[in-house]
Amino acid sequence: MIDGLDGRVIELFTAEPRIGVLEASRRLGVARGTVQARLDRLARQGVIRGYGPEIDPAALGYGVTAFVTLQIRQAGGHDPVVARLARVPEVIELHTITGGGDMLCRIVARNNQDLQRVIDVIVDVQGVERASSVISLATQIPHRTLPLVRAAAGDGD
Amino acid sequence: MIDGLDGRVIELFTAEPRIGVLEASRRLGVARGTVQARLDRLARQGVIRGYGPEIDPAALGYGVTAFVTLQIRQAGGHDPVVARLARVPEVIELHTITGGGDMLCRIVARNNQDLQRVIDVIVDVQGVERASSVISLATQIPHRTLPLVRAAAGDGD
DNA sequence: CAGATCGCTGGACACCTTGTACAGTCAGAC
DNA sequence: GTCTGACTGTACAAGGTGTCCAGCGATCTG
Repeated sequence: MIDGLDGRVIELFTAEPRIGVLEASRRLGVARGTVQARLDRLARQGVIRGYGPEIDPAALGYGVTAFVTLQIRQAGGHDPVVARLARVPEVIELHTITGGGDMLCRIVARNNQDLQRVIDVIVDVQGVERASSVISLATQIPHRTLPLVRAAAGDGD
Repeated sequence: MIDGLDGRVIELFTAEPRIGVLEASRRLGVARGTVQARLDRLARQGVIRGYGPEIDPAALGYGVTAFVTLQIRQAGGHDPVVARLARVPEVIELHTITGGGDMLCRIVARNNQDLQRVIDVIVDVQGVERASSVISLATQIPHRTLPLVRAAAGDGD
């Protein structure tokens, strides 16, 4: 899927996103066209999804993260619930998970009191039967993909 | 914290990360220097953490995502466990959560069989007593922060 | 083996963006 | 009234980007 050079390209752009293709080619010791071709291919394959700015909710004042497991009422299915949860800005991520029609969502709030409000909003969503939440006390490993890239690039994968 | 223009800047760069400051200023109807100043400030405040390429694990062959709740043995504390889990490339994220010394981690695997292997690796980590996992069947809302940005920009926040 | 294909190299070109600076304008604060 | 801060519009040098092309070595194929 990706080779060693792909891995190094991704690694370099992850470490220093602003360097540009030309500087990257110098650092990697390959021609500029090569780096460009690799980036094009990686984007085409969907490996690189985009270069959007990463927003830190904490810096926006949303310092509390929690994971909420939802019990969904069977009747009506998931979709209406998803649509309603999508309208809650504090819902950062939402997954359907294994186990009796449940969902897992990641939410943020300004503080613990605000978290109560957000959870109430979610519980009030039509179709949600129960919600049980765990609060993230600390993020030991922030979202990362680099080791995965290295693993994928390392294997002849 | 951030105002309406900040919100529009973030929104625009999220939608089209490659446009550049000049084009952004044209679209937003403000001077280039203004956009530049806003971006600088947002980066300084930590709101914009960076512009690294977003990697899609699925495109790398890791199509399965799961959330694993870990029971940690009290003796020794979390840190050694964190250090060991950090060495597992499939561990994408790790949080300390509320409730008797537990942790929640997000992992990926190539398929369900591979997931078994990854979970075994995690359970084998010294200090991990038990692991219970839920598999993500579908991602209803992929990680997003835009609504939050809008909410923060909307309030006089 | 000859021929074709593919990816990489290294160079070239026009075009455009960036970084930076500066004077002018305007609104709000003191 | 005056000061401060933010935005505007402009300018300039420096450098990167998109694009194209010829050449080269490795690999595959008949």
